[in-house]
Amino acid sequence: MANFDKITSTKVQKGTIVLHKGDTCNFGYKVVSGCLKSYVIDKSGKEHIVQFAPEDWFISDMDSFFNNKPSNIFIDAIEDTEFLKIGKPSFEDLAKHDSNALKEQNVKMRKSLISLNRRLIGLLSSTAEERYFEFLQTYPNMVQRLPLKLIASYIGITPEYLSEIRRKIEKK
Amino acid sequence: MANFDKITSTKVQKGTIVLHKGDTCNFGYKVVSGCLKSYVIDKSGKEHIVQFAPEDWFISDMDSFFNNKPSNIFIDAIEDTEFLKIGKPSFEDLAKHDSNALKEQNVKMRKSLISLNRRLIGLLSSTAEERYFEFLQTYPNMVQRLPLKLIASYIGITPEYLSEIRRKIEKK
DNA sequence: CTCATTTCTTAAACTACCTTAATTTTTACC
DNA sequence: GGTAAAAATTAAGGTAGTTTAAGAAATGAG
Repeated sequence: MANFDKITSTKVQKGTIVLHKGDTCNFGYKVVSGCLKSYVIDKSGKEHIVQFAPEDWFISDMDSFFNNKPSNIFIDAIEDTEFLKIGKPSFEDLAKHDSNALKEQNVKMRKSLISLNRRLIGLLSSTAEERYFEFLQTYPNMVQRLPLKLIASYIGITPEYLSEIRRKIEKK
Repeated sequence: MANFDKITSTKVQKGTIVLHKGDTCNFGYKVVSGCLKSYVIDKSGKEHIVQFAPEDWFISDMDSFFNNKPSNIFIDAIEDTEFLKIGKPSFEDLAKHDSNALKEQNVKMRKSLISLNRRLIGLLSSTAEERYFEFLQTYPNMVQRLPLKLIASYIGITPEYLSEIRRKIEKK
């Protein structure tokens, strides 16, 4: 292992924008406490959440990070959050000289790929209610911490409709 | 480079099932000619296409392959297809001894990540018609080769509705 | 070439989910 | 503790996409 010096710890307040769309993403973020979210904004101005990153999750714009291009996503703090910033130089240096680091990168990407795939399949084949249950499994205990609005955005429906779904579930 | 012996070329006829759901996926498939598709079947028996793999594309069930568990997807030949089977031992040996191979893996996964991300965002924020245009960009020239039915499955709508969309587009 | 099978098209009725808007509840701040 | 702002609920009406079904076109096997 090497280059620990390039990994720094940061604290930000709720609401802070950690990565701006259009900027190059020079870091990977590993959350220590609190929660980050990544999201896109579509043509009609609507926000779509790609990922939540509570404690121990890793979040980044891989495309921007690895290919050095402007990011398509935003990353903000949903709560007061502490995270580790893992800089690109350390990543790349590691990758050049240290094949273990390359392997770690690969493992991380694999995990992202697998979870993205799961989500894709959910969107293709499940109803909104089923996706809500999938969300509950993917992010256990987060229901209590996340506003309904953000959960709705994550599963791809309006807050109004999620509200209706919850009512229906409770009646059972 | 090493372990060429473990990479074998295979030809299969249209309709052949290359990977069965429930079996462990012991290979990555690199298509030389023809086309493969990967898909899931949901509770109601409907097929949802995850990926097409025409010439030069790579296809596999990463989750099954790397984590040694039963696959959730099927992979079949849409056309008579020739592909390279890259076995797990050679993958791992390469990873151990050949850092170029590791890097190649890395690059491949990045590409997959990027395209998966695009698709996810499309499903969250675009209409069926927009997703159809995105499909046309992702798989140029494949419209002519793929039956409408499969394209509809890929973009997440019924064949009937894709038929309607095409009619609407032509009227313009 | 011909019959059978699969694929595609069209259209009408239906449903999951959205939009708008008004009301209530919760959160945040001086 | 009160008031403003944000979040959540509810309900009515609307639309994108589905279902069902029937006919037309294309594909494939003998």
